[in-house]
Amino acid sequence: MREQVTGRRRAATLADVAASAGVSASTASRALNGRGELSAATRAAVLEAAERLDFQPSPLARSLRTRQTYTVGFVVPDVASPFYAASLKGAQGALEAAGYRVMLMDSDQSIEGEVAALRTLANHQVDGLLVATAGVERTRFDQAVGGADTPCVFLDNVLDGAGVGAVMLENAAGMTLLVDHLREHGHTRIALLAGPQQETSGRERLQSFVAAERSEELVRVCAWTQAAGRGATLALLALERPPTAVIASSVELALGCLAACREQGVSLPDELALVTFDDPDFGALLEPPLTAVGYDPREVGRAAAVLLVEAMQDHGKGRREVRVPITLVRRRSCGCGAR
Amino acid sequence: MREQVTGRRRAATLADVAASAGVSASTASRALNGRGELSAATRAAVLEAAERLDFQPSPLARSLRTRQTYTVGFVVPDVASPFYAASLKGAQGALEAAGYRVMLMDSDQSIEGEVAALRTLANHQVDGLLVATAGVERTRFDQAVGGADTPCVFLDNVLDGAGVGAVMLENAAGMTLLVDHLREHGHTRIALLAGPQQETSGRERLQSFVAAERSEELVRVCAWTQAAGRGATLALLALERPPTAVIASSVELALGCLAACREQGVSLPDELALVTFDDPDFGALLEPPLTAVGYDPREVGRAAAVLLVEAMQDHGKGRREVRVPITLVRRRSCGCGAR
DNA sequence: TTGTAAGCGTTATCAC
DNA sequence: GTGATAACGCTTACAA
Repeated sequence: MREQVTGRRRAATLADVAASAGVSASTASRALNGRGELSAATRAAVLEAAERLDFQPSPLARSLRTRQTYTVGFVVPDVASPFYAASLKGAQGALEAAGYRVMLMDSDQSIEGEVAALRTLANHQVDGLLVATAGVERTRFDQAVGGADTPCVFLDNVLDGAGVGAVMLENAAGMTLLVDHLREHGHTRIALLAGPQQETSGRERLQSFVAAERSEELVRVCAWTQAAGRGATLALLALERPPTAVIASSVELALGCLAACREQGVSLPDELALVTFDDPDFGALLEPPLTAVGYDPREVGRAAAVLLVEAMQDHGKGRREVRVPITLVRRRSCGCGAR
Repeated sequence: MREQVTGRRRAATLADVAASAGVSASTASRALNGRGELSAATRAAVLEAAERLDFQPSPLARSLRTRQTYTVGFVVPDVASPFYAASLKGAQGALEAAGYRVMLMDSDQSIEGEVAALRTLANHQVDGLLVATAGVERTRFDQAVGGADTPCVFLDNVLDGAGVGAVMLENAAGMTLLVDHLREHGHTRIALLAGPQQETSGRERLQSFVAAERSEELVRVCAWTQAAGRGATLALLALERPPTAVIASSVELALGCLAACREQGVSLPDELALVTFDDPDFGALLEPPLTAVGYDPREVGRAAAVLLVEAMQDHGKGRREVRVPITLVRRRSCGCGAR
């Protein structure tokens, strides 16, 4: 009743609620958390007081006491990348729905950055971790999170058998779809613009390609950049027997390929067919419209969050892996509907 | 010395350090924080003990006591959008460098979502707020953050004169650049695909356009989507006297315009010139390559973070506004180098 | 059913 | 200079 003097009264505390309801703090706590048995009358009184004072329990104090922060750390190599941004969105939605907050860290593609991020997060006692690793080794990872039992789910770029789960795309199926489609168009000399081999996606896509083609002759490993894709394509085009089709392992690579072709005046899809992993929303507006393997990037974040929440709630169950489905979207760059 | 029995020893606490150094907790605290005068010897002993035990102060306990969390809330309508994702990256970098963590909330373009986010954040006692508002009114905003004095910097979409600062793009200059360039190409019937008028960018861009053209005849207000851009363009094209050039207020709108033109078989830039705000990294690969006003989206996040950090550190200084510069990048869609 | 008291890991105010 | 001691706001044995 006091404290109404000025406009800015400090936020109500549990003690205030208790006092106002005429009970002890512990009783108030129990009433609010629905723990223990207590008379309907007191419970109601407490609830009413809490409502009236607009009581908001302090997460800080609660966490300090319970050792639960209801906060999840999200670590990615680069939030500005469309894929990670979308994953983040998916994860954030699912986590929030489950009552968790997300603390974001960007490792900036560096192992040092990732380790620092993990340490900070562990320090903050996050309840769980969602990480797209930049490539730490297992031991450094464990060390960074403090050998803690903090459950961790990896996404996209996975650390071997670590963590309580992992979410990846159906890389193998996607690559197979791409290769098969090109074959249906009659191609026999297919090149691959592959991604970095330290990364799960880069590795899996290349592996499936090689499994299908039984040759590495036309494989070119690139960084995930437009420039790398352009360079590799230029080299491919200069070959004595150039490929008649190329598969890009990501949009950036495909864009680079497109740029190279434009420079060299090779027309798609007549002189060279192009298909790619990742279906950007401007895919249909490129010239030619891009045939691609598409998927919902948010889904990988969401799925990872779901896995993590389960792990945080009931320990056990063991490690789980989920694959986010992909689909082939046919446009013109592969030769479909061409001529 | 004890506790080494098993691999998992709980993290060292200040008390452990103090004990190990043979001093009291308060002394240890002072040594670690460099507060108060104490003998060089004790300080060294404490530091050594802390190092040896790999002591990491608990942010939770510290925050509870000091009422400072070193955490900043970041609220955006949609993290998956390239612009916000980039802003986030910029902000995150600057904040981390200044010792702050970022807690991310996505309002999902809804006012309700934003209010909920703000409440949660206020509840967590964040030291500051970075928000691209979805459009709350001033009173609800103040109420949500609890009438608190938590400094807030707005970005992109700004709440009138609220908060300690705001960061926006040079919308007026950008629009002027676009209009002038089109005029140089001889255009006199220029249309504008405008953005939502509840949003700062949408509003400012439209205003500058009208200021330059002195007419709203060819202005079409759209949502920030490809579909809206397409629809509006179709309508424009069907006019008795259609425009000879169009300015899109964002990439999505430009993409929609492109799609509409393709459908109708109108060739760019001959039959219609197109220029746009936002220079996507695939801008050069579209057909025709897009002339656009570009800027560094990360910079808006970074600038906002800088403003916020200053506000959090020394209260005062008053409200400040910064504008992130833009530049015109000429490609073919405007008519440059055409024919 | 409810209250008392201890404690989570810090920092701040006092004495000594 | 350094050490008790009391918060910060909450939960949870343990008593009553």
